[in-house]
Amino acid sequence: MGKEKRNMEERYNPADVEPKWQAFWKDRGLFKVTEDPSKEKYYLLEMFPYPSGKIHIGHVRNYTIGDVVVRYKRMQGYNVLHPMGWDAFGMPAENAAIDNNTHPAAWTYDNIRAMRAQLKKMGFSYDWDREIATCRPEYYKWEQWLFLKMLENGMAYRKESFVNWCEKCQTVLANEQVEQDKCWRCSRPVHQKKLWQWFFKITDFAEDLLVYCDKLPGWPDKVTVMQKNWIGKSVGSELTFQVADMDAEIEVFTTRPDTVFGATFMCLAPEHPLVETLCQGTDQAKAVADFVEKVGTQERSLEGLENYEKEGVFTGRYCINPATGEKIPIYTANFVLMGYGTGAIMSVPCGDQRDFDFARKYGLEIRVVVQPENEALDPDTMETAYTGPGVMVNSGRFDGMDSQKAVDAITDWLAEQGRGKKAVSYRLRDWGISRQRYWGAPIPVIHCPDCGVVPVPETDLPITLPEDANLLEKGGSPLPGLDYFKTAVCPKCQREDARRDTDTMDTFVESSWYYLRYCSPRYDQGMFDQQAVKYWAPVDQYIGGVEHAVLHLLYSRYFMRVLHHFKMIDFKEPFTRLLTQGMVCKETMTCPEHGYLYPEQAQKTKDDTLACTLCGKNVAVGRVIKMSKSKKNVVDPGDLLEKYGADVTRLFCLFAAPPERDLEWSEDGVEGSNRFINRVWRLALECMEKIDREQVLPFTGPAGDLENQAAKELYIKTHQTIQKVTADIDESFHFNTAIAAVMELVNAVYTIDLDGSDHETKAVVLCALENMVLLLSPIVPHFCEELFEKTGCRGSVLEQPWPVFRKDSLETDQVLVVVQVNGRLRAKFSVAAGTEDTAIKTAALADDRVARHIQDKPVKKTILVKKKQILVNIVV
RNA sequence: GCCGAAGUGGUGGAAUUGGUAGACACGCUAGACUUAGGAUCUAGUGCCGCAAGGCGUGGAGGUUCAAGUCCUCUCUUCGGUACCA
Repeated sequence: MGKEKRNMEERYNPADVEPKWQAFWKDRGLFKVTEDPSKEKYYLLEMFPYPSGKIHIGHVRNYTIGDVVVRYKRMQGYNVLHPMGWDAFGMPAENAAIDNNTHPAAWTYDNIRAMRAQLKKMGFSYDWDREIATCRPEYYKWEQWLFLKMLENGMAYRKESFVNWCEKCQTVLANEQVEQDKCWRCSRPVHQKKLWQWFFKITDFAEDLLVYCDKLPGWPDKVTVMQKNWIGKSVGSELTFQVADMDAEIEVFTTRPDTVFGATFMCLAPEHPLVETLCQGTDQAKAVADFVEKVGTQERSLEGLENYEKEGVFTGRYCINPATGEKIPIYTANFVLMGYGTGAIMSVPCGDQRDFDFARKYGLEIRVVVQPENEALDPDTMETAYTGPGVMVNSGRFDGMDSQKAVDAITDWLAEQGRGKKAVSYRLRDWGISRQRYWGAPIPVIHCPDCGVVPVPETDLPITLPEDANLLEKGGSPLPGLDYFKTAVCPKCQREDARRDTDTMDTFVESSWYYLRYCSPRYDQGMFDQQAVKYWAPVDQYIGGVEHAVLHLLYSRYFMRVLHHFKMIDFKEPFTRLLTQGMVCKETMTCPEHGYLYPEQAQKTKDDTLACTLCGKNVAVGRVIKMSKSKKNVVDPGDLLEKYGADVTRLFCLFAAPPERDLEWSEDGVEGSNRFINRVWRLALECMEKIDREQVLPFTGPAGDLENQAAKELYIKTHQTIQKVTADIDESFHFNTAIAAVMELVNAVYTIDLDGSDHETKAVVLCALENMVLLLSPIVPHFCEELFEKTGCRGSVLEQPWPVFRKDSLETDQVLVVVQVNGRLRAKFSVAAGTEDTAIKTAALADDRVARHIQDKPVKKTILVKKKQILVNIVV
């Protein structure tokens, strides 16, 4: 009986300890925060999850990283805001509802409940009082409110735009519902359909968003570079081409106005508004109409683009090249995009590969206007376009000029004639926010047969999404079929047959401002309480997956500009520092019969291959890729949690790799983390048995006061560890090396034999132990609380100040000297700190091994470097 | 194609400003304690070699007393983007 009890104590038992401290934290309200002007604030946020049902390893990793920093900052005395909530709108809820014959709302709320419980089990230090779910009317009411404000200020507008449409299902498909150009439900080809949709004018802020990419020092370069590319600014000119024999002009955007003399034809995007007018009355009308129709149904998918032939047809009309005055044919071509520039290009086959290919295909003139210095290009024999800079030819008065100078010169010249101007073009397009879907925030407008689009009066907000609508088998939105939702009275003319907009907003709208809502989550007078936001925002540290590098992060930056424009906030950048954690990856496994398999569905056989547990066939091991449900290469953190507890799970996730690195999942190391936890556990309990706390206080003085050499070294090691762990957590988030440093300290304490040791040693061991617990507490908080209590302390480690290292106790008396001969390591020895350089050199030369390598060669030079160790390099 | 990141033992990963390559772990080997060990402890573990020694950070050059780290070229992998005029 006695022995059994002792055995229990010898191991850390998460099943008892973890719930105990979770309850303790909760009862004491340790994670609740309010604005406190006397304390410095720190707002740490992890990207909120979509409530898919279960947390996955990626969440565990993400939230553990954040929680460590939060607990560390709290111990440093910051007033820390650390909220959690749910990105609760979105399509998976609709799909799941159809598949399981339930309702998106019910499914979502169930999932939230399950995931909240899991997060609580992990011991994350959230202020749960601030929890929000974006599918709640109290939340999206304010999003609708902002939409109205943007509409009023011309920042939201409506235009016709294309969506993926399935004719069979009569529904709009999101991009991810289109699989290899086919509808995911019925496998019929998908085509583009034009619908009226709402847009946010993010392009108004393109330049500002771009400029500020360089003012985000706390962001990884990789992310700002991706955003810059996404915004895609290019500087060039807009030139005007008069259509021959017609009262019309065509604007083109070009980055190469220097080549305008070589523009021998023009191409318009098939959707260009002039295409239809141009061909009218020419014998090309039919050909053009057929072509436009064909391109419209052509799928512009990724694979499609690879072998996408450049095609076009003549519109039957010509325009005048403003530089040469010549008539050039106007084509419409499938490679010209309506969404970029003006949707029309001047084609210069000698200077652009696409135009070159097109000209060769249709027998159009190629005229060389820029050629490399000292080389004449022959249009009849050249095989590729020349796109580099060079000397101008065939360009009238500009002949002989450097082409880069001609860029401005020609633009100015054309500008004088009113035929051109400098222009900037962005790749970024306005943000289309209409979704023809059900599970989202309704767009608060009413369509009246007389008044047109009428905003819903602010007093009528929120426009509540009916949570009881029955979903359609085919996957479309039920809203257009719900009369009680759809019919509305026109707020302007009171006509009773007006129609409510049945589209909902893109879910990226919710995630663009949720972090402000957390500052005052129950505020009912507006989106947020400006005072609270003034105190907490912006987010000091944001943590999430790199997959959101562009959309979510760019939309959020845009939203802050909108709010700033409305003077609702006084900053423009939402996230001061950003950490993009790496993905958690795992190999996929496929069975010839059952397709992708979950890891537990593949079992090792005798001959070391894997067999499917369903059919016994050989399992093929695929590439290591990001964990995803569809590939089934997922690991349920619930199992780990069950077996090892939250702290070991947290420790393992952090120790496996630095946060920004991708992590190939393998549980081989979990045992090691478990072992470490128990090693510390035993060490602490054993020390407590051997050290009488009534008699001994932890040593806190300078290392120089210690007489016992071993104790002194341990004491120095302790302070070195504090320094290292603090730097690793604070500066680089490299928790793996922080943990390794503590492991070294633990190993060092293990070498000390406490039986019969002196008082000094005990005091130093106690100091090491106490610091160990404090340093580990952000990482393995339950474990450390328990040890803190077991070592005779009261209260919570959370309320302890973070340890501070003593500058006077970081260096040992003995310094290692490494000796190289011609750059190769030959000997090592220690000297007392402060030994003269000459004495070190003499000692180095006297070393046997060194002497053997020098032999009788003359010593040319001796280099001595004093860093963390002393290095002597003898050159012979 | 373009942009970005990364390549270090059997494995995950360490190495301020160039200064002991492989910290800390996993795994493995041997031993100890045990009725037992998948607990724990001790020792060993980059590769070749009996040793002296040699070779080693994707590859090839270079700079330097000294290169994982800096320069040039190159290969591979991953991520982003894709007719952007």
